[in-house]
Amino acid sequence: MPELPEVEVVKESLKNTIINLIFKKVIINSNNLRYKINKRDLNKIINKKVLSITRRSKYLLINLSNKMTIVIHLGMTGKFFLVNKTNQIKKTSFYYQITKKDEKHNHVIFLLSNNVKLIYNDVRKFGFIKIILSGNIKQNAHFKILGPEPFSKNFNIKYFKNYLINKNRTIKDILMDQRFVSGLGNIYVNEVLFLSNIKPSTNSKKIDDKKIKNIIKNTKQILKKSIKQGGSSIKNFNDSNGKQGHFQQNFRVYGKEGVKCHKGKCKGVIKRSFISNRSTFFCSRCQK
DNA sequence: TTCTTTGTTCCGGA
DNA sequence: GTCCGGAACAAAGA
Repeated sequence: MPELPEVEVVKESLKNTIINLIFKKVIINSNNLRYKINKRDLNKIINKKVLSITRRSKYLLINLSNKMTIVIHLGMTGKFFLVNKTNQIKKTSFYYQITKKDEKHNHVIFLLSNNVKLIYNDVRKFGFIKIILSGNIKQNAHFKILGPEPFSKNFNIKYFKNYLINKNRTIKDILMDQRFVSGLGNIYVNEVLFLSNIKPSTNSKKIDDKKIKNIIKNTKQILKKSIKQGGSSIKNFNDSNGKQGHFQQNFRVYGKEGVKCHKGKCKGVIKRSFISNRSTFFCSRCQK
């Protein structure tokens, strides 16, 4: 669920709150996330300072003063809570209230030098936390296969066109492939193809230069817009201050099966199908 | 009980 | 060897 915009929003909120703080203690409540956390590695972060927080694709990177990096992937439902000593977070209407139900899924708790707790919460436990040497990130198995970031200048028409040579897959499958472009998931790919008037099942061989140009433009635009609105809060996505995003209000097709398409004068209806075993939403009229 | 959700990996067939 | 599509896997809620 958290795709590039959501990870970017979490990164920014953590930047504002934990940079220059020191990890004092780590408590593991359950150690069966996607990968088991190596406790010896976890000890290495104790008394180390947070220098910077960055993002690559859907990975969050917390870079520490001892040249180690905490790599976090949020999986489907991973999120961070930042709470003070008394386990309370701000009680304004804009802030999310941690409930008893949430507490059940607080898997890893990082105690910071200002007595604030950084809590990793993950209902489905598909996320993971790994500690690696900062210098090894590029060679790391998770990172070395990643294609360009959608915002980078390397994600351009020439690259796109070249990648499609000899490919015989649906355009949706290609866009979701992290080796091609990194950071997009099912939700944003559905939205990008809708904006681009392209049917998700179109074979990538039939994607001409004009369509490529359109996809690139719409990808950058939609991601940017979502980041600006705090990401999409479906399935309870929040940033680390518990703030919700609002981009889900801009979904035009995702989760909208049976809803009328409002693009221009199109009076089509949003349909749902499966591509690569994923829910796929599109307007059967204006997406050709 | 079954279905749904996601990113990633694996496997069989072409 | 490579490409592609489908299945499997993780866990939990509805």
